[in-house]
Amino acid sequence: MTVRTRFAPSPTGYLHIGGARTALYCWLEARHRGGEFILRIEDTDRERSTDAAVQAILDGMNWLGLSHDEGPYYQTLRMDRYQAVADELLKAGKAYYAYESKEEIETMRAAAMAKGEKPRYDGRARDQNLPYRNDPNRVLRFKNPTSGSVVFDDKVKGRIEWSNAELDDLVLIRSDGFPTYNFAVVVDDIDMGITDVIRGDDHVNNTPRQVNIYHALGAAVPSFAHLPMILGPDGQKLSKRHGAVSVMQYRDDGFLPHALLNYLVRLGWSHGDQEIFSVAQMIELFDVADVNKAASRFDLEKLSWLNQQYLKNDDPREVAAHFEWHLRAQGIDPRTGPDPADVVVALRDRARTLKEMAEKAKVWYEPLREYDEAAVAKHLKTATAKPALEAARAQFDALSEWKVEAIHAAIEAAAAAIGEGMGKVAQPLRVALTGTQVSPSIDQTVYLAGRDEALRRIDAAIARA
RNA sequence: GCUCCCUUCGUCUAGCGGCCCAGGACACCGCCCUCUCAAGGCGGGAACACGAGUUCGAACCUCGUAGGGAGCGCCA
Repeated sequence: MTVRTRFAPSPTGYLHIGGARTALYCWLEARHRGGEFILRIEDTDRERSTDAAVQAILDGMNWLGLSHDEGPYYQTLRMDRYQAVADELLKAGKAYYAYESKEEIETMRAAAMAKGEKPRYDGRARDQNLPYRNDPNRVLRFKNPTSGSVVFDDKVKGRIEWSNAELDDLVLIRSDGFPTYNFAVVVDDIDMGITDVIRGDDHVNNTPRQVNIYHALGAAVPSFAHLPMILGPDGQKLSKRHGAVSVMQYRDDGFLPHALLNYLVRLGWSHGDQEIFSVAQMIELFDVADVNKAASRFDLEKLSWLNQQYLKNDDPREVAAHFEWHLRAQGIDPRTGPDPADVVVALRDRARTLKEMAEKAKVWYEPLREYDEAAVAKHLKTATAKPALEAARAQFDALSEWKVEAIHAAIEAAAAAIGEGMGKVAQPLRVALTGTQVSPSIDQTVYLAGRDEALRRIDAAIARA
């Protein structure tokens, strides 16, 4: 039987970090085992579901490259099917109508609590075989087994046993005719042939009741894997207060999609001491059974480090495509300056994100307007600054080709000409070219400016020296 | 309240009874390299929640305790 996994978000907001990791693990498990990955939108909560959220989830998955093989399926389009299965259960005597009001149920719960038990429905209509009637309180409830226990082997949590005495007769069909979550997932997972249910561990508590429904329907129970949560840096539940929660926010903040993927795959899973995984390696090595049991915290520092690793090791041309996106996002036209791929090479050791890179790259795409006063005082107002700049200018002007190596040699020649070390030429030049004391290596800094602009900036600096 | 789950350096983790007075990575500190800043190299500090068992031997097995989390809806 071919493996089929699914990611089933409810469209009530953007794709967040936790959801993205769940989707990644489902996707990897399917790819690793040569199976299929299905996307299903659980939109039965009509109050909170929006089309915008559906689009946001699709966008997030698309950016991460988590392609689905089937779907998206929408639960709201499957209402007839849930009703049909419910009727089946009713006919088989495995479900029944109940008509208690919210107040009555509330009273039952309070009574159970008072006895030191869980708040739940007491099953009073269970054996009454009440007929269908048009009543605003009408719900269809599941006849949960009253004795014995439910057992399932969770691929990450291990064997979990649950006494049926702890479970009550859950609602299958609400009074508004919509199925409840626990019923709809089971019907969907059966219909869609899902073999491996991989989801957040906030669902472990639902699993025993779902297993009972599988049994009542005579369907094969899939294997389950419940993933631990991702916590914020402070160990608290991830929320908007912790900054970026939406996956797309990470794109805006300058992260590469596969850096995020790499970070996410290592959060709760590992393969020996390996830290860097290409997507192909993830697919080859991932096994959901190796996922850790405990929750983990999100650490932006490590994500940033990983991002820089990819910035440094990926093909500059590929990084440049993402880099240009960020240049534009910051209002810079890439055509007004050097080749973005060259800029990537110059800045990838100095920036952890593409956003940071784009900010640092502005000097080459916009005219130099300001000088840092401290930089001017320290490196331009010296006895050697002017001769150094003049010597460098002469060398640059005479260069037959404008290349980093040639520029490097020219600067060395200029230093030799005035009898000083590299530093005495490099620093004034750096201030001349960027207005600051910090930039990539001086030859690259000069190169990226282009000869005409470099000479212009040097002339302006000489005038100030 | 009840049920279920979890617990190795600050963080992510390796470890699946002897290879561990616990390894790697991020972060941090120091040194080296150096035209600035980085990157890189080398080195350093830093953890098995606690208590009982089982065993010749426990981070690994069992049971408690403590702490944390999830759920107990006609929400998903």
